[in-house]
Amino acid sequence: MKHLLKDLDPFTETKIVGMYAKCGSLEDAYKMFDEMSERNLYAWSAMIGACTRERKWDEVVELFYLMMMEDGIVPDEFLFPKILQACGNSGDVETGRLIHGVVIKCGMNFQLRVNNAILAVYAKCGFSDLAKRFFDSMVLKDTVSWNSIITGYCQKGELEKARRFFELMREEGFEPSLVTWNILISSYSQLGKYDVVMEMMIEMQSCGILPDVFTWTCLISGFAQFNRKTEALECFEKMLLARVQPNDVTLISLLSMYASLKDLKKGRELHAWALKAGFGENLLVGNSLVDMYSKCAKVEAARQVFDMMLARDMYTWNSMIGGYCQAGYCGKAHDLFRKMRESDVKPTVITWNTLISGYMQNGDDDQAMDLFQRMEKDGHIKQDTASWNALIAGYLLTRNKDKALGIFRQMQSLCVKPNSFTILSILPACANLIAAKKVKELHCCVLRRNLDCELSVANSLIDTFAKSGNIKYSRTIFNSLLAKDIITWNTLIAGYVIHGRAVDAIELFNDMSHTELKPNRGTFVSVISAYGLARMVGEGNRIFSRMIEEHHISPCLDHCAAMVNLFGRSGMLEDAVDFINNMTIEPNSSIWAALLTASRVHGNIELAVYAGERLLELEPENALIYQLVLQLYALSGIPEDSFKAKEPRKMKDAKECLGWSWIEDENTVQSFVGGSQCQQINWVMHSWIKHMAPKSKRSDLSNGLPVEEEESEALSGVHSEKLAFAFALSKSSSASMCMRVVKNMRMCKGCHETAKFISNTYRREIYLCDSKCLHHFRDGHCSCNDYW
DNA sequence: CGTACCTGAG
Repeated sequence: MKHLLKDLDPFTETKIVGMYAKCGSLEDAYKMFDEMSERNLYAWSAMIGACTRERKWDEVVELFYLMMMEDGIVPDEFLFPKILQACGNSGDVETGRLIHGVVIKCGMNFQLRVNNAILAVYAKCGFSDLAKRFFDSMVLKDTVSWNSIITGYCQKGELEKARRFFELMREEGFEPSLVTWNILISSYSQLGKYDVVMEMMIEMQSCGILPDVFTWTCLISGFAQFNRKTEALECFEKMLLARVQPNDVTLISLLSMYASLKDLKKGRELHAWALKAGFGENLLVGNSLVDMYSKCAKVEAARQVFDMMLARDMYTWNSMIGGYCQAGYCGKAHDLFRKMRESDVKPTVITWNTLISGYMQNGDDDQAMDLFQRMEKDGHIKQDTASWNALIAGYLLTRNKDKALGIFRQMQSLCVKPNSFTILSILPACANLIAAKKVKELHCCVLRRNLDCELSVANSLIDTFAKSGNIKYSRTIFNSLLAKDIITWNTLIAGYVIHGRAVDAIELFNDMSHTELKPNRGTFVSVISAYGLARMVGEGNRIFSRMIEEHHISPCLDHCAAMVNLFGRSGMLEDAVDFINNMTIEPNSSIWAALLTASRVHGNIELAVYAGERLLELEPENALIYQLVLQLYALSGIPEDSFKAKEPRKMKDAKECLGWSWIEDENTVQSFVGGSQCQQINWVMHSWIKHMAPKSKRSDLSNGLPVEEEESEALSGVHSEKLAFAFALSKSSSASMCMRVVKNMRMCKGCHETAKFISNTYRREIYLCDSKCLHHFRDGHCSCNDYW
């Protein structure tokens, strides 16, 4: 290959380079091109054409700048559109504007082809106003110009405007072409507006225009986007019936749908079809197949396709590496990664992130961290937000909240911008009472980055604020939203239920019925719970029936547990038992736990024993339940040796059966363990706690049965939450400060009384989340209405 | 010149 061009005249040189660019590999063409003694417009055009064929838009733009700067050659009316096409496809509006200026300067601004290409850049890049102004300034227009301006409005989602220009176009005497119809059909299809699409299909054909491969592929990819399998396949069949040959894009639209649905059977069928139809050597189809098999957990099949492929690009490698990671074979993924680095396709930021995420998901954070650090040094690729997100999501998966939050902090200190993925993974980690401050910080971060316009982020904030004890903020965000989905409503309704605010929850449910949104399973769980809180058994029963009959939702375990609570709160224990006996699904532990709470609060010890035994059957390993059943036996006089259950697993750590409480204090978390002498609390407070400790005897039925923690503090020492209360009171005297405490076990009745007392005497609001419920104490009352 | 487009975080 070397010096192939030696001693040739410029004309022959150009011809040879042109041939290589057209038929050979891009790499070879570059080699020849660099050897040329004199590079003229045609040589540059050949190179740019070669890059265009391989969709290397950035390289096209780079070649353009080199051509202008190094050789001082200005493109002609054929080359300008090629470069502009690259600008449009890579979103490079800057270069587009620059070319716009050059075109005016060299008097080419009357060339329709060139003007259309400039217009297309503005339209594709979403600058519809700029496009409109340019369009208006064009003296000569054709159908292509109209198509571009319509594309511009479609790109920005302004379909009504696009439609208006479509009409205007006809009025001005330009008949919409097949492409024009395709542009509109495609846009409506991507938005899932299938009724409009079908109307347009009919109208188009009545104009004598038959759908082509683009039209059908637009339809198929529109259905595929929303995982509408049957419709997509139907279109594919109709297309074949109409004798329109599908192309690679048609196939990859379907394959990517089967991949995301993990429909291996259909995927295989299409694979076979593709081979028969002669797509066996197609790069894009191959890539989609590797991805499909990877997502369907068939890595061997994916690898087979991978190995058979004649050419591979970054998609091929990334999909295969991702497949190995997904399957848990990080080692194999890493081997392939090494091979990729030796190949002519270099790892991209996605490759590195895929591998980092793979190691994190498989619990190897050392390897992941190593790669994270090496990607910049060895790979010359800067970590992006997704790289950081991979670490955060990984740590959260292994319940390593502190590490995840640490990474998040580091990310912020290095000024890496968090995106909605970051926020959506970090927020749930802060959905507790001792992270209230952190949640407010995150909210600020969301506002700064304008992430609140994403509904999923807003929904998550509503949820997190509720769980961190700031339901007011949840409401504020809810009210500020212009568009709400069913999740938005469900989240706030559930938030009110958590806070014991039944009336607000029910009111909100009624508000929702005035929208066009239909309540779903989750909505009904919350609403039944709300009626339970309000002790409106009749209403609760009615909504349960309406759910089944009017909304055709079959009750699941969560609905049933809510129903048991509904009866239980109102003391209708027989109804609760009847309900359980008539359940069509097998009760789980949350059903029996609900019955246990009901019988405990209402003092029915036999029923409590019954529920406790069922609970133990389902969770024989659970030492806390074991202990509880023993206590119940003692209270009801059943001899302990009649205990049929086998010994539960031993507590690994004494910590597990101790009562712990946590409170947030100046950005750190203070922990308290029951019965300890607390150094953080001064002696005045300590004596105050002792004074506060109720002089209750060992609990009896009227006092509620003990569940987890020994009620008598004379035996076990002062409970942890009291230490936390004392600490909080001694830290600040401001009554405006509310206390937020998290506790690992269910509160005992005595501490519950103490909290009520403090909330009244010291005018302090207290939020306390125990293992059963969120208590909100104010003015001597608790939001749980003494039922928990 | 204008239309469909495969890989990574929820």
